[in-house]
Amino acid sequence: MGERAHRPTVKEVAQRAGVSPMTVSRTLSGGLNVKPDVQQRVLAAVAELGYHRNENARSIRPGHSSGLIGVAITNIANPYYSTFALGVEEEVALAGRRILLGNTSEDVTRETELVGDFLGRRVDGLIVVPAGTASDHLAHSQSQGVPVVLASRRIDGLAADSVVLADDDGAHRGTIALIDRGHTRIGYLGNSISIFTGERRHAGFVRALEERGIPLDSRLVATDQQTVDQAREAMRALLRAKNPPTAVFCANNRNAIGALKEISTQLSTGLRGAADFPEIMSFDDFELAELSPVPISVIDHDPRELGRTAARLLLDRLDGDARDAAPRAIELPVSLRVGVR
Amino acid sequence: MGERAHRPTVKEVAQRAGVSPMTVSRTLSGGLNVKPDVQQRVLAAVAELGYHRNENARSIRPGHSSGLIGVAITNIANPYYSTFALGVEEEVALAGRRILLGNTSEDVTRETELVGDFLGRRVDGLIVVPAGTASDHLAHSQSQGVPVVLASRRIDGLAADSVVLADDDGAHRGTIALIDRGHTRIGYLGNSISIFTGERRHAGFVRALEERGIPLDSRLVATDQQTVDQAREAMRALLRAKNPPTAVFCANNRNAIGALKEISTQLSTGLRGAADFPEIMSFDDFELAELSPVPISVIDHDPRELGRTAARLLLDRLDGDARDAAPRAIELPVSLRVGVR
DNA sequence: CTGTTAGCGCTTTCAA
DNA sequence: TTGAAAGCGCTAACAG
Repeated sequence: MGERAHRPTVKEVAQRAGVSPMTVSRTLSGGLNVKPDVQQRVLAAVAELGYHRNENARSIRPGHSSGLIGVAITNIANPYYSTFALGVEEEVALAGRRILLGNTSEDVTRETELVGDFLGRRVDGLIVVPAGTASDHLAHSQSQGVPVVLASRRIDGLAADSVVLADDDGAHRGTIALIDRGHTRIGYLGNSISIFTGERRHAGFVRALEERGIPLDSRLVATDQQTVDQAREAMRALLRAKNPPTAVFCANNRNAIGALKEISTQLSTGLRGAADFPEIMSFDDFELAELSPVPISVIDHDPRELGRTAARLLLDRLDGDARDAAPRAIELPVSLRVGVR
Repeated sequence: MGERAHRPTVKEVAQRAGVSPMTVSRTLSGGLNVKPDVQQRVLAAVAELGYHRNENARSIRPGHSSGLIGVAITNIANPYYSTFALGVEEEVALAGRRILLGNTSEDVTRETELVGDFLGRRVDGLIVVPAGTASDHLAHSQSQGVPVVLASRRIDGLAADSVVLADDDGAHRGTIALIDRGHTRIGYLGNSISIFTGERRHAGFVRALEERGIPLDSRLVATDQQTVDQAREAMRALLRAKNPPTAVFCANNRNAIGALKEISTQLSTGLRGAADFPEIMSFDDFELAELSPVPISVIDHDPRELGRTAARLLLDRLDGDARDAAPRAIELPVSLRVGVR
């Protein structure tokens, strides 16, 4: 297996076709100024040898690029981010490019290493869901002519293109909807306030309460759940409170899913009925939300489109006419779907 | 932004440190035979210039490799595959390598293009969830010394390492469990029989029925659903049957989720109760399975471990002592969890 | 229309 | 311990 570990080169193709390497190169680059019959011979040799141009060798030549886009994501196993990655891949593939994917696990150190590695591999650009607020590594990338697009989260002080969701607006509308449904004790489950989306969604939530003159009860607010299990535990605590919430705002799918799991578990004891549990508002739609035992509403958006948009911002800057444009900040709208169940 | 689009080279670092490029190279490769104080100067210059070794240039030198692993997946947005990808990424990163990710959308043509592109980028190896039974492009990769690991699905006639799940055994045990629970009319929702997993899971299902002397009613078998929506429609058809099944075996998460969505929709009309719907057996666990309105059991396994195993098979062949080993076929066990809900 | 030369960034000789 | 030369695979630029 893999005994004959040989990768043919231009020279060998040239020899086999009885031409010079340049003729091979020209043929493979469109065949300009190469006689048709010669092209035939070259292509035949290519096929026979199973030749593939060495893109790495090509990319070191002046003017050529690697055709690689570095993508750093915090958690590829989260459906939100994997769908995002799909969008990026699709759009980037249309431009004949490929993605180098790295998972940061919300770890800035890892993100920094990853970016360094990507630069070493001469990526044409970077699409990053930043794990924190550190931006030196990204500014550094830009300073070397490798543009950066931030997705889902922005970083203060970094002049880079970005696509994010209408976090504040969505959270605000979702919370208002809960209030309009008569709730005054509303819990909050979210990711850390130190994270861009966490901060903005929390702000939208708080703003809605203030507008409606509902006092914020900090005992009903939990903001450091990154995983479903953590969210579940936080939900358990909320439900144990002396005066538990009648509705819970969940700032992302991890938290909404954790909340539902906890409700489901408690329901299965049979001690209480579904009506005894708070209804849910989830920022992020997710599969099977409609199976919720309690009423659930969703602040919906399209992570795939988020990925496509991020890719387009980058490609425009690379190939299009946005090369020297000022940083563009896009905010994708979200839509509120009340009573998914 | 990106005005000063300059990537420093060894030469510039060398100049700045007052040494030759070779000394820089040596320093960066561990510093063997370079005086400590000279190393200091070099590293200082590297830091000041923000230099990153050009991996593409390095990789064209004899003996050097790209450190890239090509990963071709059928649908990265499917949580099963995205978790698989996470496992691959993690394991590969431990070996200092990076993944080039491509989505095939179950399209063999796209897969072939992708593999060609990967070879052009001089990947060290390939991890593929094959979209079909075509193997020429993969055999070709092997013939050029680029090993291939098949994941989740094998290809007849291709001598390559592989990790798959115990599809037949899992489906068999799941079906037997349904029969033991008293079911004799069991529906089947699956992906195409022409797909490796589809064929094997279907076979396990059929085998169980045969063993227990239950006749196979082909009107209860639907095997071409690739998406949740298709699965939903197929489920609707099953439920409309004159003599509908009392249990449905779902060969993967797409089909199980589609089935549950359909049940959920029909329940919401209030015309029938949960007891009127078949119980579910799902090959693949998935988030919120426990919210199912009908009893559900799960044939569980670990896609992340599948990814890790695929990566390890490949790395062993690249770096380890499996370089010339015969193809290794691993089958990961699955576990049956009856009555998740 | 085709080939020769030169050099991209790097590192393995080989010499000092 | 350091450097000079040479060449990896490829393709602009310049002949012819």
